[in-house]
Amino acid sequence: MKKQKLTNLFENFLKKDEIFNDKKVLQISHMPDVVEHREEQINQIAQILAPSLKLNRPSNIFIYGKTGSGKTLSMKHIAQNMLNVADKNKIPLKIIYINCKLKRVADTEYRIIAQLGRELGEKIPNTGLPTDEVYRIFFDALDKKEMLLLITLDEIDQLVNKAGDAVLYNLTRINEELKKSQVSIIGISNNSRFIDIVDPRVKSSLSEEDILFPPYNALQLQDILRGRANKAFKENVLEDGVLAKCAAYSAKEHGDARRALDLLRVAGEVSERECLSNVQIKHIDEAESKIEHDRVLDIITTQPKQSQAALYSILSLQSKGEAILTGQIYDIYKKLCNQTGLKTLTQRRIGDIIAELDMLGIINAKVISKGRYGRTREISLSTPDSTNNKIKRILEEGLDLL
DNA sequence: AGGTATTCACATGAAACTATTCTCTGAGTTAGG
DNA sequence: TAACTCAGAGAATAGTTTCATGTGAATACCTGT
Repeated sequence: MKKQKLTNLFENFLKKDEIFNDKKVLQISHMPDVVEHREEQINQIAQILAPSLKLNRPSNIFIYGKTGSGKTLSMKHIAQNMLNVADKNKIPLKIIYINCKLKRVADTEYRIIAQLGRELGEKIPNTGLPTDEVYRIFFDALDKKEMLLLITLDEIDQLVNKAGDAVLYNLTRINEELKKSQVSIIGISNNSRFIDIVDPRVKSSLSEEDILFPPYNALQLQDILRGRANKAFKENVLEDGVLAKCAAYSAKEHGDARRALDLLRVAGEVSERECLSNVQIKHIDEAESKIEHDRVLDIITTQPKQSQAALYSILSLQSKGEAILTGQIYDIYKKLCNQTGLKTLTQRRIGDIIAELDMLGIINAKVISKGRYGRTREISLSTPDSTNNKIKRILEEGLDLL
């Protein structure tokens, strides 16, 4: 009996090929041959960067636009082309791409410079060295031979609000010291306001040129989706209107192409799991809630114990129906710590943890003033009840309750 | 009634501290010549 | 004497704690009518 089931499962698995042709195409990491609807921006950037092929230092560039508007993709596209040309003509051009958001890789001053040094072939330890020393290693490596270096710093805003703008300041000034080589910086950011919070000196040198990536509209999204879907799916798998709906959904959310692609891919996976041979419109709705559901669950399981405990406290208060306040959470949390032997943190810290959970979109927390009765955060859950139960179970497991 | 001052219950900020991970350095030790 | 070992100093970093200051509006308290 069981054996039979298993056989079925595998049989079905083989049939699954009916939908996807090449799922990789729908992944964000996939590089298409052409970047659609970004010709203008790409041209602008290419024109600014072109002098680097003659070893003239191009202006620094600041690129901004909402998530999923093709900034990173366009930049990588350009970089690839430039490197091809440089390679063919033996031009000592180097383009380094660093994503400043990557935790424990490139989110501090030390790590950025260390990463740059490593790209130039130096061996730099993760810790133990003074930051100055790392600067020196990078600098020496750079000036050893003549070259032009383009440093692409993605999510540069994350870097600045975590580690300050000292790195940028140093990097923008490094040309004054270099004898043989030259450096240009390309900063990519999600929010345009970021540039206003940095040191004015950094600001003026970083944004010698500004490029704005506007969000895609629904039609453009549809084009993009169509292009990728043709490769990713088998023929006639997509029901009419699927792409349109996908595009419309994401256009509403500030035209995020990444989201649109995710949506389409997951919709495909959903119908695949149901062993259907086509993707229907309803699958998109399912995909949307599945993505959200998975995202939340994923965040929660990877959250540290203390955050989990805080969240669990919120969940156990939530059933009472009334508004949840920071103080109440802290009370419950303290009891919970006693119960589980977890170290009790200060209220200050728990306050921060609550703010973090809010940032992650797991809960809604807004600061309200209750007049005479103080000021606090009012917290509510942002997930549906069905998910909450699951969350609770996960947390109980994670916290060794029960 | 209308205006001001208080007051609550945290929020928010900054600095300092703790613990961990890692390098570098130099003293002490070992093994071979 | 060269090579090796190992402890201690010094760094970077994440996660906290400690201390200090901020804050929005419901109430308490006046004031003059």
